[in-house]
Amino acid sequence: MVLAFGKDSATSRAIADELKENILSGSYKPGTRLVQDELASKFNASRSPIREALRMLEADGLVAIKPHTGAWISELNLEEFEEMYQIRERIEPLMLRLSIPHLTTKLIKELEETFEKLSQAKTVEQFLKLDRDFHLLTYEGAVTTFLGEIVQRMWNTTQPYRRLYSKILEQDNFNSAHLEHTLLMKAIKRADLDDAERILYGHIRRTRLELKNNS
Amino acid sequence: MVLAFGKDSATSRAIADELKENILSGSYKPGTRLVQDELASKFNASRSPIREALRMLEADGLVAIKPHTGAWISELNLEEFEEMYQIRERIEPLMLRLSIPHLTTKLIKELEETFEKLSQAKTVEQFLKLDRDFHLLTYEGAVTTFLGEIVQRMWNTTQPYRRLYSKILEQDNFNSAHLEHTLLMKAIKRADLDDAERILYGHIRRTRLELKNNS
DNA sequence: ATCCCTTAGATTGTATCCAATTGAGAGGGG
DNA sequence: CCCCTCTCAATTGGATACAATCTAAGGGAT
Repeated sequence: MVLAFGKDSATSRAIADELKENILSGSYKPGTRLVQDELASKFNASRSPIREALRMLEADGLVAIKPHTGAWISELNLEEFEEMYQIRERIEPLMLRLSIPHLTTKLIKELEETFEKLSQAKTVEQFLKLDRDFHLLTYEGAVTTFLGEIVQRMWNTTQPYRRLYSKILEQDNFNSAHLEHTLLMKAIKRADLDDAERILYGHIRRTRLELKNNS
Repeated sequence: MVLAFGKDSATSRAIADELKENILSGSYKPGTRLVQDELASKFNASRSPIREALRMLEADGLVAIKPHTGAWISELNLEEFEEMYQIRERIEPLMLRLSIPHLTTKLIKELEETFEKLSQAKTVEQFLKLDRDFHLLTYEGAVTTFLGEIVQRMWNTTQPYRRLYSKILEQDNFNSAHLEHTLLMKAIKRADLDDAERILYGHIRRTRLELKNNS
């Protein structure tokens, strides 16, 4: 077996993780067809674990499987992208609320560093990465069973599109984002749950609306 | 093959659906171990489709798979149950908002009939079924790609527990529920999105808190 | 008696073989 | 010229065979 994987994970899990990486990083573009035999030889495995891996990715929303036909990397249209943002608007403030009370000083320090870097991001590429890091860090304190999964899935499946759609967004979007991030950072530091929730809600909502209005 | 299934679905999908039915109806209780060989002979199939079915159910949150060890029907503790309710509080009002504008008169009629039956429900068993029917009907107008999936999953995985935890709830819960359902019904009929959202939010939230306070 | 190590059985994970389905293209009829 | 049908290659789905892993029971040493 070629892959290095932790003791607990089976090959199928390892393959799923590897594929996920490839999809999220953009190596595989949305719409690409995934042929089981090709994947099998690529990963030096048989088709059995490949098929299970595809099922897992289907569960994550990363690939779509049509019976007897094949598997493709999921594509999102603008409407679906917006739907994801609507869901995020509602659940991420909750995630944040559950997180803030459990943020350690170490995490807050890390968060501030990320915030600083994000403030000085020059390229879109940098911004996208740091923005993701920043927001997911703010959720790090939350101990959840399902919510974290859902949030992660939202970020994952929208990932290849944030880059794409970021061209739609006006320059002003990044300015507004910076101001909102600043406010969010302050609210988190004083552990103001209601305010943090409201700011985050507005942050996601505004992005969604700008997307809608400029496309 | 024993199962009757639509032309498009593969056996694995059919098995997954059948198993899901069994779990949701309570035939299989949470914590039950699922042995692949047993399922295979029960469904007159080999283990291949069984394994894929289990992966799908894992995705639905209905079973938990531990590598090299086995699959069990998911168990929820009270905390996880509450987390689900917290998520529901946030996303179901959105689902409702997206649904109401597209509710046809036919759907509203059906909704009113269900509401009537629900008002006269005598046993807990009746109440649980009609309550589910009622709420899911209110969402019927929403055309979504992901949100509907998530909502359905929430209802599915909490299903075996609603029965269980309903004993915790005071008699007053059912009275309050009735009043809230009445208000919700009215708000839907006059297409008052904000009010409908608020009522539903309160409805779910109150149930969660009663659960917490009485256990 | 208790702890640890070994070992056997059961069960899951993977590979391979065969069957079923799809979809594209060739060929014939309208 | 279009469309319908039939056939065939490619690919997925399912069954079976084999390997890897976990769990629990039993034996030996301390």
